[in-house]
Amino acid sequence: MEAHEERKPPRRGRGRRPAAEVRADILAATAALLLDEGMGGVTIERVAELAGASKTTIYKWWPSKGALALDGYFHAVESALAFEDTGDIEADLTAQLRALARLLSDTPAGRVIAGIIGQAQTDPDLADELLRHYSRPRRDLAVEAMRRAQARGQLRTDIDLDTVADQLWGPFYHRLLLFPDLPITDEFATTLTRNLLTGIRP
Amino acid sequence: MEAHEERKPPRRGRGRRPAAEVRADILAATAALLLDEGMGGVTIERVAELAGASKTTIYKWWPSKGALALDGYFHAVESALAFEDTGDIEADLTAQLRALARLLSDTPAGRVIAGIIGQAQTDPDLADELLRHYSRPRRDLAVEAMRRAQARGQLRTDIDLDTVADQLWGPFYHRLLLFPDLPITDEFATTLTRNLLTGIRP
DNA sequence: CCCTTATATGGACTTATCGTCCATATACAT
DNA sequence: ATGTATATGGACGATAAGTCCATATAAGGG
Repeated sequence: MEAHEERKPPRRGRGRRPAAEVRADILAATAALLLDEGMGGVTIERVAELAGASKTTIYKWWPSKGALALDGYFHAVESALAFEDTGDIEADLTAQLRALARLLSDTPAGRVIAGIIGQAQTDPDLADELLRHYSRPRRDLAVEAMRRAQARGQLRTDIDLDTVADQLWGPFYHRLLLFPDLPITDEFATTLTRNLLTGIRP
Repeated sequence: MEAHEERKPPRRGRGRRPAAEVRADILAATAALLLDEGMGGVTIERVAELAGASKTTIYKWWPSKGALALDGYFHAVESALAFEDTGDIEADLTAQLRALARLLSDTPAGRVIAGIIGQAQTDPDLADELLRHYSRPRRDLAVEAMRRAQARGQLRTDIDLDTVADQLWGPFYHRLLLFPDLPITDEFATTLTRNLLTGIRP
């Protein structure tokens, strides 16, 4: 974000530039476009122009627009991914879900990741990247935490934790992708855990 | 229905054709492309060619590629949408979820709807159509059925049914859109209802 | 310090698709 | 039969994805 005033002054014209510098410029430009206009506003040509790089260079490092966007997204929100394990599974799950709720509703990140997921549906390479770098790691963290909770006797041992993960995280993406008019609030996050732990039968 | 090349027996050349006939040809061509190659394979030009219609005509009736695809999708799977109310909410929910599980995993419909949802993330018009014609009606049916179940004393009355709907249907779309490698089985559908009704605490 | 090599650059080019426009042909209604 | 609504082929301009080439220059070894 604070790439030392890389507006246009240091235009060096043609020729080689330091690889790390160019890479950073491209990622910053991508992140800016993503947060500003979402996935729809990202084109390789606009990124190239904004970064002061050439399309050729971009294609040298990223195979597709989707891969670039995914990289740019993490470059912008690379945090809020930790999963605390305090020993109280309900508290830990709730905390994690509330953090996600805030990320998805208080920042443009929600629309950005929605656009990336959308794009992944028709771009197998991006789908693969997304799964390996985003979805799968997050899911694994949650399942492992719940497995430890099972060992501590806080969760039944006869339930399928993968399904539980879908019932806790699925609702966020359900609202994000299919019901953009429904809010994703802290209360929503809290209710998810409580419903599932306690059950909804009288 | 035939995914042949541009079938041209009734080629009438230029000039007006019966509106209903052209409309049906276009929808059939769209459905064929969708089921065959998914959303990525649908372009207005290919639909026009396959249907023996002109792009101009397509644009006259459908505002965008997304709207056309959505229409073609329903033209192809217009069934399996009913929601039975037998008086046993667990059985009714399970039946509904199992029907959806079969639709999403045993037919190409899963990839098709995934593609449409994906496209909707960068196409506001399509997002609106999708919500009004697909997502919202289905959700409303489920929530109403659960409300009746609350009145019958089969569900607690202090829970938010909207959240419950997200915890039952969200998991399907979570797997469909973010974890295409995970299966969507009958057992998965059954487990969702059981987990939520009974709770997962020991 | 110079020279070789790796690589970024501008810009042109090809291909694909969208969406629009027009003059013309023909089904449908009066 | 006659007039009107509407589908048709085809062309056009715009946007964007990717690719390619000759050239300029940073990095790094001698």
